[in-house]
Amino acid sequence: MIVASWNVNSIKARLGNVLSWLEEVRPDVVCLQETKCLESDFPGLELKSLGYELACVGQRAYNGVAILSRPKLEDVTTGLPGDPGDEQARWIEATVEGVRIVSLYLPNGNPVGSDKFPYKLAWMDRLIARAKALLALERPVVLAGDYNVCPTDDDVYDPIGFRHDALCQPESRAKFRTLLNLGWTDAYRIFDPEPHKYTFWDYQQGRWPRDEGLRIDHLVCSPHAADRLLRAWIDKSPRGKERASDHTPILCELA
DNA sequence: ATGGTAGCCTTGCTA
Repeated sequence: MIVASWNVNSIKARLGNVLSWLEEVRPDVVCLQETKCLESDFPGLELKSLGYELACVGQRAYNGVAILSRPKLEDVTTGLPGDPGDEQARWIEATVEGVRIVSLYLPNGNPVGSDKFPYKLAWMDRLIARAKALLALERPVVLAGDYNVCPTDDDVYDPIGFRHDALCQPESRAKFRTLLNLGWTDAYRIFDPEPHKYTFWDYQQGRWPRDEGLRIDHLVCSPHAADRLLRAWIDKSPRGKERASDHTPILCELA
C-alpha cells in the first residue's frame, strides 16, 4: 500500500495538478493539507471519478486536511483531542485496510514571540498525547502531514538564516524528537540518510531552481507500520510544474 | 535597505 502526503496550498487552485499526479502515480492513500476550503466546496466528484473515496474537514481560506483512498475509508474522525475550543481544521483520521491514517497540518508558529508559537507547541503536546493513545492500539498507524518542523539542520538549506524561525526552534525540534522517542519512525530517514533533501521550497527568491528548501513534510510510522516499510521517497516532479504548490509529495510503501 | 511569490478574502493575513 502506497501512502502519500502533500500540502497542496488550496485544493481548488491545485485540482488540475493533483488529478494529473494521481493518474500518473496512483497512490492508494493520499493525505492532503492546506486544502483551504469548506467540506461543501471540496471538489470531490473529480477525485471520485479517479476511483478515490474522500474524507475531509475544512474552513474558509486557511488550513483544511483530507484523506483520499482507493480502498474503503472507514471510521473517519476529525479534530485533534485536547482543546475543545480549537476550531482550526488541522486533523483527520481514517482506517484503510486496517491501517490507521492521519492527515495533519501542524501550526507554522511564526513569528516566534507571537501567540502563534506557544499555540504550535501546545498543539504538539496534544499531538504527542494522541500519538500515545494510537500506539496503545498496537496497530499500524501513519501520521502523515505537514509538520512545519525541520528535524535537524540537515533538513534546511540555510540553518543560520533559519535559526530564529519557528520551524527550526529547539523547542519545536525537541517535541518532534519526543514524538519519535515514543517509538515512532520518520519513514523517509530510514531509506535516505543524505542531508539536504527537501519537501518545500518557498515561492520567493528562486528557492526552487536553487534547491533551497526545507524538509517539513513527514510520514511518521508506528512500530507495526514501520515493520512493513518497503521504501519512502520524495517525488519532486510536481514542484516543477506550472501553478505548483510550494510543497511536493512524500510517499512510502507498506508491505 | 528593500522586496521578492502565492492564495484567499479580512485588498491584510497566512505561509
